[in-house]
Amino acid sequence: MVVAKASDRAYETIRAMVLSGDLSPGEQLSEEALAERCGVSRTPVRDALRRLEAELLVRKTDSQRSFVADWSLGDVEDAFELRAMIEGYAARRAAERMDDRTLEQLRVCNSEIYTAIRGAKPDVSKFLEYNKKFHEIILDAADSRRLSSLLGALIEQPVVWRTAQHYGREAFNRSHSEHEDLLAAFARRDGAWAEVVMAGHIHRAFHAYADAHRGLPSFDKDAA
Amino acid sequence: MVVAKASDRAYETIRAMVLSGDLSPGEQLSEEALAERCGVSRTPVRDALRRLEAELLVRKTDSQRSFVADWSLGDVEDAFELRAMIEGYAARRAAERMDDRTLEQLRVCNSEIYTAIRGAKPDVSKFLEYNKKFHEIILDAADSRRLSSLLGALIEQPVVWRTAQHYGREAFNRSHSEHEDLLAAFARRDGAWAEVVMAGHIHRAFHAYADAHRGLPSFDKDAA
DNA sequence: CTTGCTCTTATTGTATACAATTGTTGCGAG
DNA sequence: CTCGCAACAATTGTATACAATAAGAGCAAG
Repeated sequence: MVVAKASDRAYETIRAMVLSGDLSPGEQLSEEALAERCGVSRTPVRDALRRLEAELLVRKTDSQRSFVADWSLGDVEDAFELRAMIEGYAARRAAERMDDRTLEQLRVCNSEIYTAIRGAKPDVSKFLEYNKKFHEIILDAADSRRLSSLLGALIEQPVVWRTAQHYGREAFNRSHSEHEDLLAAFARRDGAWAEVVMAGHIHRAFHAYADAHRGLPSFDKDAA
Repeated sequence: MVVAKASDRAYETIRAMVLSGDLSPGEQLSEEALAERCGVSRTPVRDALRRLEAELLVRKTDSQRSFVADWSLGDVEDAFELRAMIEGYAARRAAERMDDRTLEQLRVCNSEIYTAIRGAKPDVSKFLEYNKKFHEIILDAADSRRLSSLLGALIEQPVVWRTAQHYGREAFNRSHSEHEDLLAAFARRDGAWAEVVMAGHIHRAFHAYADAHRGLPSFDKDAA
């Protein structure tokens, strides 16, 4: 075996191309063309496309042709609001089920975030990595397969990924400090607190995104 | 071609077998065996299994073998709570976007529900049909693809289907009357009201399910 | 021109063969 | 007896060929 299954490779490859913008929104995706680019046959590509469709990174027309999904600002806001709701719920559950070991993991994780952003030039990719990990630990602690499954369709949209690229120092600090609030709520097993902090955290992230998008025309070549 | 694509047929067939209990929870699903039972090849079966997995009716082990998902009461409660949250949000959006034509459709729909349950012997399948339609109209009015996509994974679990089988007259009446409340909220375009009514509606449905499944509310051996 | 049609072409859907992986069974050594 | 391991069986993963379908192009009639 090389490294992973062909279908995983196809999934990762196509996903990366979508997220990086290598494939532009609205562009048609031909299974055969993708198969060639991924170096696998159409079968695993079909598999990958189905997964990506479930994550709404790819959408299919009535006649089953695949396209890269394109999101309006309204769609994005909608997605963030759903995420705020669902991830808030996850935080509540996590708080109610929190144990000391998990709490410690979260603390370590947020420390890493701090070291990533405190320097003169924030390490964005390290921030993203540990931010992701932080949220994953919480999701895991919420202990609901259904929740994990639903959130999979909401987190890591193209949009979420790019948002942090526009963060200023203050936005990074805010993010870190909101995480500290979450830790406090978890430490006290206060589900209601954790829920509202998390919801606020996500809402703030949306506005960071929205501001960046409106303020930086170069971000998108055909931004109105 | 017979009526639909083979993969749809496989999906419907397997899904029906899972929902009807023809395939018991925890049972292993072999692609080949299913292919034979559905009269198609493994390819569309794989497709169908992936869809069912996304709906969490089927789960896969670490080594990719498929099994019929089995849900604990806690899992079910979790699913209902998520549904309450998300469908509540849908109701809010729907209320904010409601137009008179849609409102009229909902009224007609709830009238049909009334005629289905007012007789001596309630017509359960008609109730289910129009109840489903009622909720679908609302979801549609909420006008969010992401929302529709998420709810797809939550509604029509085995559990939801069977719940109404245990409804008594009062439960049917309650359901109908909660729908009337929703109509009132929609008529006034009151999103906040619609949201809480819908959330309560779903929560009540969960307790109807839970009571029916436990048999007797507090004296059942399994309840402990 | 535009409309509507057919023929062509691009794309997806399905079946099947085979490869890779995982689970299982039975045998032998300790 | 049971533990480990090897051969086998069952199952899933991938490639490929072909069938079915939908999009597009070209052409003819109005």
